[in-house]
Amino acid sequence: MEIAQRAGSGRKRMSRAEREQQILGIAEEVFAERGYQAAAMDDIARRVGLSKPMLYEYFGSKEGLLLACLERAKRELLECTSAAAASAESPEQLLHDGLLAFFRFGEDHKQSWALLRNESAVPGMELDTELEGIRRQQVSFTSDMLRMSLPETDEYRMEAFAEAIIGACERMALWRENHPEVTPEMAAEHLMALIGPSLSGEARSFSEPAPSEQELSRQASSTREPPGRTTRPPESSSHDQG
Amino acid sequence: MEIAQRAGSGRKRMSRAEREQQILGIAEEVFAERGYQAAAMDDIARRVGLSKPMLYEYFGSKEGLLLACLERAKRELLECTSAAAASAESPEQLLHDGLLAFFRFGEDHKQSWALLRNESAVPGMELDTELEGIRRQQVSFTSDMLRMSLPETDEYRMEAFAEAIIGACERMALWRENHPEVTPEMAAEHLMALIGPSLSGEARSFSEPAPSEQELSRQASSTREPPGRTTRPPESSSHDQG
DNA sequence: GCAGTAGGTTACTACGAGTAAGTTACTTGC
DNA sequence: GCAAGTAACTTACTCGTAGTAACCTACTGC
Repeated sequence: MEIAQRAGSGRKRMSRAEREQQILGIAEEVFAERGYQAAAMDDIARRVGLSKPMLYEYFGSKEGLLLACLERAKRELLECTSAAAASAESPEQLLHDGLLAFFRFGEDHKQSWALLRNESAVPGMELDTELEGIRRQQVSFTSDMLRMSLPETDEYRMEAFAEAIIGACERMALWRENHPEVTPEMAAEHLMALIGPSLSGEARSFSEPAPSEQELSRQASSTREPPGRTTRPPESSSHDQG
Repeated sequence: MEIAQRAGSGRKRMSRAEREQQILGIAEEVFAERGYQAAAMDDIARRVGLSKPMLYEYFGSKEGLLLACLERAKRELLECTSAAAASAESPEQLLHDGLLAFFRFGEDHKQSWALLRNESAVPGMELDTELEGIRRQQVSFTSDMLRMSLPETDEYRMEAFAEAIIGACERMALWRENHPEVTPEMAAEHLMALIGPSLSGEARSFSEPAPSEQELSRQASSTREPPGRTTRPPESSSHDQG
């Protein structure tokens, strides 16, 4: 019955750090393949070859375990996208490379992507916060790119663009899963075709930008956060993959 | 203890159709305010003033109940968007009105929107199918619009555009929830500013429309003509604030 | 070899989805 | 009016899973 109990009772008792990594790996697997809800802690424990209370010892709760998995996936995603963008030479190229990296991420990190993709609407406030944090990471990343393309554009519009682009990315990544013949390159190209034109000088609007709109933005800007949270370099920290 | 047992035993025993509607209304409420997972069938039953097995009698399962709620919300959304689009006079206007209607939907049908927004990634294959169906509804709706703006565009690209736009819409609708000062009109305008230029005759690509995808990403030289040659001198926004 | 403790287990509780079998009140035929 | 029939409804369960209490064990240093 024991799964990870290979060759007698030899394989037991690891150090905390070791176990943590092992559990994370297996949990990622289980969450990715069965989904958060359907994944049972008992099942994860069994696959690890450990008893359930240990999972709680290490991660506090089911949500905590998922959270730890997501943290890893999030770091990977950020690394991929910022690495890709690092070598770009023009703002358009930058955006394109970022998009491309995003679409490639889904193929190169299937498991992490499955996590980010499927567990994006799990209940739990902390989880919501984390997921939203991941999106904000992508949004601010995108904002940074946009700021280069559209230096004179109103901050509000820039943020709106960034949000819209992230949303478009997510949706297209999902769409691609039903169309395997659409390569990451093609997806990125499509998206660039859609948003590129508006980033090349012509960012105003399809109609004239209503003056009342900008005024409204400024009037109600009390709740806005200062734009200092953005430009951080890619955190090239140690990559502890178990 | 009984909540809906007003004035003795008078208020009991309704016809199937009546109860169904009553249950649907309350379930929508509960799902919207607590989320699918956190919503307990016992709770819904209690609020209806009925015992749990009746819910199963009427809707088969928790998922079935949510499904019925979503069906309603979906119909509402389609009605709103298509009604809005009906009065448009140009393709751009059509798209704009559709977007606007979408953003307004979130305000005018808070409960339905909360359902569609939050329950979009619940497990369960049938649910997934339904949710995907709702999106496909929006996608095909958008495709139809695009077909008018971009009659010569490749079908694949059109679909990609539609998916991207739907994704952008969803994300921006979420974003708007943290920025109440952004009106539906402003949201629609931002989005039009982002995607409008590419719909105005210039739909090819930000690079040349290359046959092979590897080269696309390379030659990022944008040989584009300024957009705006299409059929829309002024923008007489005849929509007022909802 | 014995104390201390990190690492681990068994055996529970709590709670919520779903169900079997029984009960009540309204309708219909006489 | 009153039995029979049935649609609406209830009580009282089963079962699965998140989370926990309390106890056990093998390795450490001395």
